[in-house]
Amino acid sequence: MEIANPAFRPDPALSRDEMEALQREIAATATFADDHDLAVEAVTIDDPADLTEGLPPADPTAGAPEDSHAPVSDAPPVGGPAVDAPVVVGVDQAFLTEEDPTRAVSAAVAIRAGTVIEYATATTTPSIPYVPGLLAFREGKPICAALDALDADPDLLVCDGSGRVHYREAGLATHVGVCFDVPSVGVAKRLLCGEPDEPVDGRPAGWRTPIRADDAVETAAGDDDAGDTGADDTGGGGFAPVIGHAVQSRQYPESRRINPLYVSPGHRVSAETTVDLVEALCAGYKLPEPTRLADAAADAAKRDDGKAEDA
DNA sequence: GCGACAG
DNA sequence: ATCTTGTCGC
Repeated sequence: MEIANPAFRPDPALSRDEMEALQREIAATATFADDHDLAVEAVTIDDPADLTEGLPPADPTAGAPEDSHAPVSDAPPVGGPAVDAPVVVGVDQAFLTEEDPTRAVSAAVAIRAGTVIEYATATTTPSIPYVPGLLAFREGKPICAALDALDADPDLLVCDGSGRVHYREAGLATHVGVCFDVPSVGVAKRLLCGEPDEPVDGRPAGWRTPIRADDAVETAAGDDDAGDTGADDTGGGGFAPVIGHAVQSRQYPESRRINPLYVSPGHRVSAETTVDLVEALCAGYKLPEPTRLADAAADAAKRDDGKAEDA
């Protein structure tokens, strides 16, 4: 796929102030409201992928209306949409530490109708360390490289990390979503900032609660949210804006407890729709399928071509 | 100074 | 993110 806003590409060479300035620009450009054609039912994945025997094979024709009849070859439909099911792309990274230079492997996995249709990976050498709030500048470049190598063009990106739940409302998912101008959501295993409406411990599967901006979050002035009730900036009795949700995607009946997922809008998706989409993409595991597959793909690539080329 | 901090 | 064995429980 091709990048839409090259100027927003996360450049690790920028100074910290420049990085933060770019993030404010990203946040101002981002849309935290629904601007897509995604139907929750259309992206729902019922059966989890079996990762015990390696990565599921990619089937480029999966999901195409004619894939149950036509051979794998020529005659791509002319003039009309080749497929109808939306393409969801999961992105994740794995690192090879203890190597001369630490290497990072980024993987992008495209899924359509619950089946993997394409894998793309990129191996790079991180130039800056991880800094809370600046993750996109460490991982964004490799992720963009993997997405550049992807033939399919996504209807939705699922990133590992936050989106709007970020100090400047410009987390990794938002940054990547704006760069490619593709609807995106962020799925994090831990909360960076913001405050849950209710305590999150020991909740049953299906439970969710809003995450609202707190003192650590610079709320954008021009808030384009559609679902906000009342004022949130005029020092008054308004509620802080909802920037994401904590959602219990999986839980054990008893014994040990699983922590919730922290999901937030990346770009062109509302906070409410983000939770619905992520829940629909979960098929029994804590993490959504696109993320599980991207994680497995990155690990596989780390073992194989991890020692090979650089991008 | 203290606490908090995606991957 | 990564380094790692066993272990508790359905």
